[in-house]
Amino acid sequence: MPSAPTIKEIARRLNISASTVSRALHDHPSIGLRTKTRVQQLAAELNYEPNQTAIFFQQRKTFTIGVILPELSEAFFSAAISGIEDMAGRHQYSVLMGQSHDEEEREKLIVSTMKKHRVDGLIISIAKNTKDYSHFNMLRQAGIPTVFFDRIPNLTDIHYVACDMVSGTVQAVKYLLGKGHRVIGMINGPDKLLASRQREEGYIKAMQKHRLKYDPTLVVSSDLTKEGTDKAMKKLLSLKRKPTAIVAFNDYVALDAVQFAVKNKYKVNEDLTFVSYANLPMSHYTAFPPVASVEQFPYIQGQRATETLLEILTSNAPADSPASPDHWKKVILESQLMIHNVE
Amino acid sequence: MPSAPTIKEIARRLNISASTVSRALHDHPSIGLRTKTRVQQLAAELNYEPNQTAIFFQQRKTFTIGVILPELSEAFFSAAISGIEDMAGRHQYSVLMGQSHDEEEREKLIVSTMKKHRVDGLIISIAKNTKDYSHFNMLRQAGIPTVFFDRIPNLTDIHYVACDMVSGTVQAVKYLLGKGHRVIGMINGPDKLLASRQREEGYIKAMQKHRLKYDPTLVVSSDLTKEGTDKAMKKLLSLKRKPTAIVAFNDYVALDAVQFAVKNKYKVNEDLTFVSYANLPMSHYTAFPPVASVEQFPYIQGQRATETLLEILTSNAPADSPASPDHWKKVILESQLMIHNVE
DNA sequence: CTGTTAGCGCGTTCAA
DNA sequence: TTGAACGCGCTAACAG
Repeated sequence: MPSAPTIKEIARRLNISASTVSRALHDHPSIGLRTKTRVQQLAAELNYEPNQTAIFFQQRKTFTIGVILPELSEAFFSAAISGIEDMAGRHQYSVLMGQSHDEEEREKLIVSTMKKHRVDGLIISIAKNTKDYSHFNMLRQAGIPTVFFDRIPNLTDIHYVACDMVSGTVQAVKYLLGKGHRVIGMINGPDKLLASRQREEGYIKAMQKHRLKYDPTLVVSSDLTKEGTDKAMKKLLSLKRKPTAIVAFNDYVALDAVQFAVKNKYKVNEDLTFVSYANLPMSHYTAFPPVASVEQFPYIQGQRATETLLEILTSNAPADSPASPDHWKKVILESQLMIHNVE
Repeated sequence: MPSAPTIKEIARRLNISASTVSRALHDHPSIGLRTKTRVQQLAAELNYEPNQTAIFFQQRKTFTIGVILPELSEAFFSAAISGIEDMAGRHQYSVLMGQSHDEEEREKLIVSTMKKHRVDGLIISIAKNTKDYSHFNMLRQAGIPTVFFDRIPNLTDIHYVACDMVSGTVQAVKYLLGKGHRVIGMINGPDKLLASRQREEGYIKAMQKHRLKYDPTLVVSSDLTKEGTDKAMKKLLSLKRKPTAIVAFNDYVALDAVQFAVKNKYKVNEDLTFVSYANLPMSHYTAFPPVASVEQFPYIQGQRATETLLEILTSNAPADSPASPDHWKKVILESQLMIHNVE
């Protein structure tokens, strides 16, 4: 098997110089039509293909963006990466993928691999238990632009894309109020999560707008395990003011909560109505899908994160000019309540 | 910001040659301890990191494997890519990812991108409508080893990993027979799919083993859309020998079939029992999950495909020695029936 | 219009 | 034990 033809080889065969070949292949204006066609013809004949690794090497650019996600098997992230890939592909970038499986150590390992591979930029949704941000600092030091999305480290000087849950939560609670519910419970996530704080904020805001008093005992928190959710449900359902509707932290929590309700002889959609946050397309097929859910548009988040990164990459900035106030791009999408047709 | 330090830079500072630095960094035996430590110390100080792209370039190896899948949002494939990534990572390979979205054109585009990026090898599950295999031939011609998995082109001279559905189907039908069912329907996929033929084969085999006669009218096929499945259900339920159990092509079909049954007043798990093939972890949460499903072990398929590819990559063969009879690796896993605890 | 030269960062001879 | 020189494939600055 003859190894892949190079510019040199073409030059040799045509008795011209390598640079002439290079220019001919790039349609450089200063090349004679005759040589140009001769070169291009031979190139086609030999199935010449430029060695990208050589180009990457000398251009100091790989046209690759690294993507680090917690878990692809979560529908949210697989949708997100589709958005990333589509947008990246549209701009001739490829995607180097890594899953942290929500482990800080793995995340760090992947970051270092990505750095080794000289990705042009990085899109990251951080692992749940990542506390130490040293690897992100390394990236900055290495001059690799990074855009975070959805799961964002608690830092100010970063680029990120996120979806604001407040608006969607307000809509959700309003929707339930509109349906006549007056006592609305919320199963929230761990307090330290921004996502949890936003949900609570939305809840309170909606109540205030309706001039209803905010009862903190109606907002309980789950550690997001089945057990945690069961405990939360128990707490809610043992209140004197028992809720007739519940806003669940996400679809997984909603599923567990519904199961708990069913097991305890509650009639879902009669005694107890559920609203959730969209993670699972399949939740429509479940026994009792939530009547509505707050959509976070993962595909779009992925797209926007990629756009943002590409913007940074092409604005060939000196990698660090935090002088300008709008240096750190922060894109915030609004979540939105989607009402399902429960038949 | 000082651009990344190079071997040359270290050499300059230490007044030694670049090759000495290179050797010192690689613990080459012929380097004096003194110079070695001096070099390594300075390297550490400067945060020296070898430029992988330069190494890739001259080694003609990128330590990257390309993965082309139809659709990451299908749980099957996201599990598979986890297997791929884990196994690849264990061997210091990274994963360049591309989704064909089941479109032949996109698949071809991705193949060519992957080739450009000089991936060391490729793992592919082909798009549904891919009929033309020219891009795979290009890969062979380019000397890029490719392992197919699950969705495999109809070619003999390829490496592949697949899961045999016959065994699982036999188990499924046997299971239903054991539960007392005598008339068992099957909603199969399009005839041209190997997957469909294997399911039918398993069905027939199981019937024969039980000395029951095979009634072809009990095996209908769906184009896998909701409408196709509805039609298939109608056909099955209008038979004189009406089935009391149905084996569905996959979880999506099963979901649609169950919905159809419910809508038509059949009592699922009483009048009609469903068995399926596992695609969706969430199917457990549905109103009427299948009582059992045939597992295809996507994670393991991904792992095995990667192992196979790595084997090829490391057995630095001349890329084409189809002389040996076992040149084309064919790994076949057995599917397996998993019985669910329906409460 | 075309050729020559240099250099990207590294590993690897070959020579000292 | 070390250094000098070369090449990997390509682009670009400079020189005709």
